[in-house]
Amino acid sequence: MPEIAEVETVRNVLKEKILHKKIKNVNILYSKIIESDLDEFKNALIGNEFEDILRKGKWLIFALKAHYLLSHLRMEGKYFIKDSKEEIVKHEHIIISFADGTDLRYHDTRKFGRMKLIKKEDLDKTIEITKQGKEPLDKELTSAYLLSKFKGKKLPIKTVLLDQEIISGLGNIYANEVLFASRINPSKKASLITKEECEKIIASSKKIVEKAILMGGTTIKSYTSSLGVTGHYQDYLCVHKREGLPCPVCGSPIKKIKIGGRSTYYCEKCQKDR
DNA sequence: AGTGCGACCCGAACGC
DNA sequence: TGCGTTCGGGTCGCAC
Repeated sequence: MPEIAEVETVRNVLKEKILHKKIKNVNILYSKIIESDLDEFKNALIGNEFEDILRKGKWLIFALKAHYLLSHLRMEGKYFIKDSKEEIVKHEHIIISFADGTDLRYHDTRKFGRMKLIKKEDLDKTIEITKQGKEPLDKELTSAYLLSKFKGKKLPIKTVLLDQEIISGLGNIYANEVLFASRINPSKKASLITKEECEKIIASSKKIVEKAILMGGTTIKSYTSSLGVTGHYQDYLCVHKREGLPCPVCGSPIKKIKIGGRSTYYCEKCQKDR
C-alpha cells in the first residue's frame, strides 16, 4: 500500500538503477493497467531511455525524450529489477527490457495500478497531475491553505485528508496516524477544524512522511538485485490496524469504525470530539 | 457543486 | 480440511 513516502523511495531507487539504459522491448501481459494506446505506449518506450524520474503526489513520472510515462501504484503496485533471463512470475504485468539484459518489471497483485503515456507538452493539462493539492513536505502547505479548503466542508476530516486535491499524498494509513498524532477525532466536520488543529495536522503529516521516507530508505538497503518496496512503517503505527490494542499514549483500547466506507482507527480518549 | 457509494481486483482472513 | 464469504486499499464514475 504505497503512500507518498514509498512512491518517493521507489523514485529514488529507480533513478539509481534504470536511468539512461536503452529500452529494447516492452511486454504487456495485462493491458488494462495501461490507459493509453498500446502501440503508442510501446513505440514511445522502445529505442528510447528514461532520462529522469519525477513525482507528483503518488504519481511517478518517467521522463522519456518526448513523453512522460505516468505510473500510479495504487495499493499493491511494485517495481522489480530483474535479470531478463529470470522467469516471469505471477502478477508481473508489464515488462520493460533494457539492452543490458535487465528488466524493469511492474508487479501488481490486485491489478489496480495505472500507467498513462502523455506528450511532454501536455503535462500541465493532465488532470491527474494538475489537480494534486499541496504535499505534506511542501512549504506551501499552510494552515491558511487548509482552512480555505476546509471551509464549508461538511465531510468528516478523515475523509477530507484523503482528498488528493487538498493534501496530495496521504492514504488511509497516514490519515489515521496523522489524526491520532494531532489528537483530532476523525469524525469531526472539516469546517469545524481550527487554525491550531490545521497546524497540528501539518506538523504531524510532515513528521510521519519524513519518517516513512527515512525508513523506506533503510529498507531499500537490504534489497539486492530486485526491489520490492513495501515499507516497514507498520512497525511504528500507533492506531492503524490496531483495533482493541492499547493506545500508546493512554492505554485505552483502539476503536475501529467506518468513515466514508474506509476503516478508521482512533483512540476515543485521546481524540475526543471537541 | 457537494456528497455517497459501487466498481475495479484478488489474496488473506474469517465463518461454518 | 475445504468450502464460501468478507474485507481492504486509491481512485473514478455515476446517481442523487
